[in-house]
Order: sequence, then C-alpha cells, then structure tokens
Amino acid sequence: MGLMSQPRWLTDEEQRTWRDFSAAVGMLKAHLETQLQQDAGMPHTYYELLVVLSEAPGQVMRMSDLAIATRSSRSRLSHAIARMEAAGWVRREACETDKRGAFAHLTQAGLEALEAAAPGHVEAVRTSLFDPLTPEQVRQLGEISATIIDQLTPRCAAAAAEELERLEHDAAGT
Amino acid sequence: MGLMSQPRWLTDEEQRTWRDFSAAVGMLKAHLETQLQQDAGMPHTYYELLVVLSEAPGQVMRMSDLAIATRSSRSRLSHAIARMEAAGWVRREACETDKRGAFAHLTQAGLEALEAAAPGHVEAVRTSLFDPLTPEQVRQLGEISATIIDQLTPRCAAAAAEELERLEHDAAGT
DNA sequence: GCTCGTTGGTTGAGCCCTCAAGCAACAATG
DNA sequence: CATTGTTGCTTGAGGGCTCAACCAACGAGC
Repeated sequence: MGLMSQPRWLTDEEQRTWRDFSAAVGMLKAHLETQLQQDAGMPHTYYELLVVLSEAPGQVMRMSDLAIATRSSRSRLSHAIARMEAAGWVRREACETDKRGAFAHLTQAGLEALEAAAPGHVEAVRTSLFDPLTPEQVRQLGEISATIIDQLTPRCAAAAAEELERLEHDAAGT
Repeated sequence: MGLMSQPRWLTDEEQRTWRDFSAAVGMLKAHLETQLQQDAGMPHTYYELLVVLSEAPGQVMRMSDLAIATRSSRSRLSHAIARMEAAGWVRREACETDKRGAFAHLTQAGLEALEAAAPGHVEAVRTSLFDPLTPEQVRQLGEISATIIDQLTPRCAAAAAEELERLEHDAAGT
C-alpha cells in the first residue's frame, strides 16, 4: 500500500462484525481458560502440550518438534516444560545422537492429569461452541478458519519456500 | 450433567474444526498483536482502551464504565491506565461528587497515538480477515459470533438486565 | 450519629508470555 | 584441524494478566 493512501476504514457492518467476533473470541477464550484453570489447575497452553505429547508415539517428542506442533516459540516451550516438569507431568531426557537436543517425555502423572482434565474441557467446548451452533454453521466456521489460516500462513510458507529455494540454488551453484 | 456421564467427545469433523478455529484465532491474534506492538508500541488491549475513550463525550470516562465497556476487570484497567498515564496517553482526574471515583481522560498525545496507530491496525484487520472472506462468510461469521456471545453472556446479561429493569422500575415509581 | 455492608479503585504477588542474549554442540569450509 | 556459522535449547528481564487483599468513601438502618 502506498505511503499516503487513505486507510480503507471498516464499514459499520464490518465494524459490528469485527467487534462481535473479538468479543466472542475473547469470551470463549476466557471461559475455557478459567474452566481449565479451576478444574484442572493448568492453563490452556499446557493442556495443549499434554494433548500433543500424549498423541506422540511413546509419549516422547523433541522439544523443537513439540514447539512446532503447538505453534509455540522455543522460549515459551522451555519455560512451560520447566514448570510442567516441576509439576511432575513431564520429564526431560537427553538426546544421545545430538547432545544439544532434549526430549520431553510425558509421565504417568501427566497422562493422568490430562485424562482428568479432558472431559470437563471437551464439555466446555461443546456447550459454549458446538451446541449453540447449527451443523451448517459449524461447517461454515471450519471453512472460515481454514481461509484465515491460509491467509496468515504465507510468512512461514514464504520463509520455508525461500529457504528451500536458497538451498536448491546453492546446490545448483556447486 | 451427571457425575458419571460419558463425556461427549468431539467427532473427527468437530475436532478438525476446533483445531482449525483455535489455530486461526491464535494466528490472527498474534498477527494483530505484533503489528500493533511494532508499529505503534502498544498492546492491543491498550489500543481498545484508546478507541473507547476517544469515542466518549469529552474523551473522559469513569474507570468503572471504561472497565465495563472494554470487558476488562477493574484491576486490569487500573494497571493499564497506570502504564498509559506514564506514557502520557491518559490522565487521571478526581470525581467531585463521589470522592472514591476516578476519571480517565484521553490526552492530546493519546489521541495522536491512536490516530497514528489506527490506519495500520485497520489495514491489518482487513488484509488478514475481511479481504480473504466472501461477504457471505463475513455475514456468517457475524451470526456465529453473536450466537457465541449469547451463549456466554448469561452472567453479565442477567446482571445488566436486572440493572436496566431496576432503573426503569425506579423511573416508573416516581 | 454509628455501625455495617457495599462500591470504586488500587496494590502486590505470582504466573505466562515475549524478546534479546547467551551457550554448547554440531556442520561446513578452508 | 581451526574457523565460522548454524542449530537446539535455556535464561533473565520486563510486560500484561489474574487473584486476593486492601482501603477509603458512600449509603442504609438502627
């Protein structure tokens, strides 16, 4: 966009939609966050970590992979795993083949914490999101979400593509 | 729900929708947050405070009203206004009629900060949300959001409705 | 007037996050 | 090898949020 271009302001309709959407997302997030915090004593991000870890073969993942899978920064993951290790839900393990690496290993206590937390959380998602929406709306929400993801992914995709191209170019140059 | 009732797990379809929705919201939020932080040096919540304040007559609001209007806790607002006052965007003013009360007054610098931040933020909302969606999808998103808000409002709505009714009743009583 | 509950607002501790810096182990190059 | 850059992960500082505790000012009842 040009430096001096007029900003394309939102129409009243769009503004109303945007505010409702913001409010809905905020309320939903707050609702799920407090439910999980009160009933299971963990923030939602930790719950997601437990879910992803529990689905991994052997309940073990490289820190880096876990970060990517949960769209988390390395730093955040490091802090989070530190706290979850203190809670006894997870154990760090060294990597033999690459001594920089570290594994996060879901413990039995972690699995139990997840299993205790899951039903309440799913129920909350159901009652606050899926139950009030019609099946058609659920479908629409899925498509809308996919579109937004597509729109926002380019940066990573571009970086990845660029990376790939650079590698291929380097390879071609040799 | 009964104590021992089987949790109503999500179907694969629902699970996919939920994960996409979570991802979309997370990415959108992160995108807007970093845009605003980098271009205007403020978090999104502060931006919202500036917007609401700027729309108030005289650019002044009671702390309490501002908290309600932005769906913020009193505590959060207090901390936020403290920081925004330090940034020179807002000034606290005492209330004469109720000496407990406090006003938040948007300063000229605050208004300018908002006007500087707005175009970039709106553009970001456009390009990441409204542009990629069809008008029909925008309409759908509005309805979906309204439904979610309805579902999650009961607590506040009950209080607000009660308040309104009380006020009307008082007026009728005179 | 005094008490007692409520209301408006602030404060401090603690948690989660981000950002930038740091460090050790690897990998490629000369 | 030695060097240089990169990768995998950690750390510390600082910001924003919540929660509970707090305080002052109001207001209703005796």
